[in-house]
Amino acid sequence: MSSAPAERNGTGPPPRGGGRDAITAAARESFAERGYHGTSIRDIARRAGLSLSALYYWHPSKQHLLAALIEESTHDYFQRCDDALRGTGDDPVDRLDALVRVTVEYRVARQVESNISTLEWRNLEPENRERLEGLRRSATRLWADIIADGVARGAFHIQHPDDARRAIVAACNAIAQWYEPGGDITLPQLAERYAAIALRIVDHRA
Amino acid sequence: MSSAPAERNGTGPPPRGGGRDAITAAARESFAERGYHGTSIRDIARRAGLSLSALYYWHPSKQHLLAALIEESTHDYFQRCDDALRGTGDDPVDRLDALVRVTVEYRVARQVESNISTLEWRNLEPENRERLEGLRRSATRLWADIIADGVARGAFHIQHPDDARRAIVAACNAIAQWYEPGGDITLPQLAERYAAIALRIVDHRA
DNA sequence: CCGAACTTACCGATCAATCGTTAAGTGCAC
DNA sequence: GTGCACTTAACGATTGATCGGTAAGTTCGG
Repeated sequence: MSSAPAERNGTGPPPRGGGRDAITAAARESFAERGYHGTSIRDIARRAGLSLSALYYWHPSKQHLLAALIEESTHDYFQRCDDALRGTGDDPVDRLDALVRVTVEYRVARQVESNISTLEWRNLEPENRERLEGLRRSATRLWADIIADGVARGAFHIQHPDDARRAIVAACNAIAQWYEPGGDITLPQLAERYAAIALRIVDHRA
Repeated sequence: MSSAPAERNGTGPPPRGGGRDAITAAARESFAERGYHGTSIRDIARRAGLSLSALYYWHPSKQHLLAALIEESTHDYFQRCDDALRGTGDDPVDRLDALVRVTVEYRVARQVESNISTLEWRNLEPENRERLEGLRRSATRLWADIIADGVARGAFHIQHPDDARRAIVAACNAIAQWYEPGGDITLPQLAERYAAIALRIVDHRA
């Protein structure tokens, strides 16, 4: 497969170190496959090749495992959005194009976390959910501001900007649910196509 | 809230009959709120105002409860699609318009079941899932055929019909996740707007 | 260069609580 | 007095979490 200390074959002492990453990866896969409540912490430990207790050595609870996963990937999305929009002028067409592209790329690059975030969001305990709800709202504002600006400047010709925004976001987000990494459609193609779809949704006319 | 024998208030004899409906309704609400694995059959029974075993008198298992729920609402969607398309000519513009409208209406009318179907689909046991997968595929074909016909007839001007289809379906399906029944946007308005969005996605030109 | 003190990274056993499911019994309508 | 619509009580299995223990690795005074 890959790097240094992998592949246990039964002989020799069990490997030390890397437990934290192994557990995080196992949790990610398990949550993605069976969902939060469908996954037991024993599933995760087994998958990581560690004991149940090792999980509690690295993480205080099952809930923390989910929250950390969602939180990290959400912040990653925001970082990507900021980076993309910072390198773009103030033309709403360019900005919408950039935001769609970065969203499509994110849904593919972090497909597993995307699906976990959308499907398991409701299983976050209130404390964790509330902490992230602010981020979610600013994501909505990111889209809404660009679309509103495009309408104001006469680049987009829609009566209902909120519906356009929801349609674009829903279409982009759904990519994580059907995209197959090994398929014959490449990421740049996909980004290109969805950017075009988004511009049609906001009724952009050149 | 509504019909005949509801609202227990502690006094009087326990109500007889209606147990089946009470359990189905309770399961629907519980699955919607906490998800399949997040819901215990004790939650459902408590909500229905019945004992745990009454649930097993009416349904053979928790899994059956979920499968029946999804199956019934999926068939309902197909019935509505058939009815709507039967009353429509062969113009792909009219047919896409009709299919979008019926889908939007369904997502609002059966909002709870819509969300359960999408979120809990993966928790169906293989036997149940396979039985429904055929329906799901024919839904995809319904959309794909209309769009392909529109492209062939020169009504829709898109290069990638699959992406358009996925975008439209994703946008319609997402309605169930954000729509608020008490809100200020009516169902006819919503259907109208989404029909317009869909026609823009397929690049319809009059 | 040594060994005591301490930390890191785990394991096995076990906890009370809850899970889905079942068996056996009860009250009421007809 | 029969059968439908339930109930109470219990089953073994599994759940998330905690316990004390321990083999390695690290630090550091002498």
